[in-house]
Amino acid sequence: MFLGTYTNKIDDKNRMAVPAKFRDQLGGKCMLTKGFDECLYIYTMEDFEVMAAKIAALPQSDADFREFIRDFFGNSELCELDGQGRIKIPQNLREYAHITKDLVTTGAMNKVEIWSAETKADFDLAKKMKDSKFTDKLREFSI
Amino acid sequence: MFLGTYTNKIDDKNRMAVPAKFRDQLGGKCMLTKGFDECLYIYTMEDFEVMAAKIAALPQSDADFREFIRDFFGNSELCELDGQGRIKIPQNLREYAHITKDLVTTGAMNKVEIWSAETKADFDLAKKMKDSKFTDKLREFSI
DNA sequence: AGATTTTACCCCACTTTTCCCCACTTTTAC
DNA sequence: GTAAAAGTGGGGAAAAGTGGGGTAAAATCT
Repeated sequence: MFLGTYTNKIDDKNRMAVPAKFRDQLGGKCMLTKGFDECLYIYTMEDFEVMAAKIAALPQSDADFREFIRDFFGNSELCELDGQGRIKIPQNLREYAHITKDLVTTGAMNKVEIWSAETKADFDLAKKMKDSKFTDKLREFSI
Repeated sequence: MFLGTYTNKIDDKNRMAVPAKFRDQLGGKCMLTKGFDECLYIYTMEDFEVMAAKIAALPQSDADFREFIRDFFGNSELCELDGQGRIKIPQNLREYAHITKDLVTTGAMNKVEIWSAETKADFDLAKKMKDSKFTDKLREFSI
């Protein structure tokens, strides 16, 4: 289970250090994908396989499915951690997540989220604005 | 499994470098075909054989099938990678995909898609317009 | 058929990117 | 406070991407 929030930087070679706490669970490599809300996800190989198998089974005859398959696999990358526990983030994913320098990396149960620090700050601010609504929703689920 | 998105160029001799990550899976040669959505597909020899067998088995008595068979095989090409890992893209396929100079090559599970950069940009823009539908779909398959 | 032009393909050269490795700084643990 | 681990930066070799020359094969023309 991935837990906790970390701040880190991407360097000029587009490498990001995976927080040390997450490395053992990933076992030297991971799948980096496009996530919701303009952030990126890191999945374990196993979890990715499960998703990929479901998605690959969609009918190619449907244009929306084709787009979806293209978007999903085209924005997924197998990343091997280097000697220092870093992964390289490819251009298309950096652009999607507005990644330039400062990052926030946060564990989210079965995946790790990677945010541009700025995007995350904006997002958190926006969340505050609608916080009462959010609390109401939690109440529904008795949390 | 083909993954990731790459940008590349076609040169004056109509050659395109196949992204290095895809070469091992193709093993020196591949089948280049006309894809959906005004892009081209690269299949492994094995996957192409399977498809070709299915398509060849369609009843010739049906005019629509005859046309499809003609179109499919007429726009398929066996491509051998040269010493630098490039394939030559024939004229009919270049025209179909509006290929002139800049390309986007994207892995889509069992095939590789080759797009003219301009066509892909237009396509992606159109996709953004209907993004909510798309996001819902992703949500279905996310874990 | 022979000559000429075009196309294909092998090879070499240059530029850019990637990746491995080492070094330094900062944080964590004891 | 000291040692170890984590995070960050960068040099340099290797690989990937790109362009182009030269020769052989194919197509076209006369």
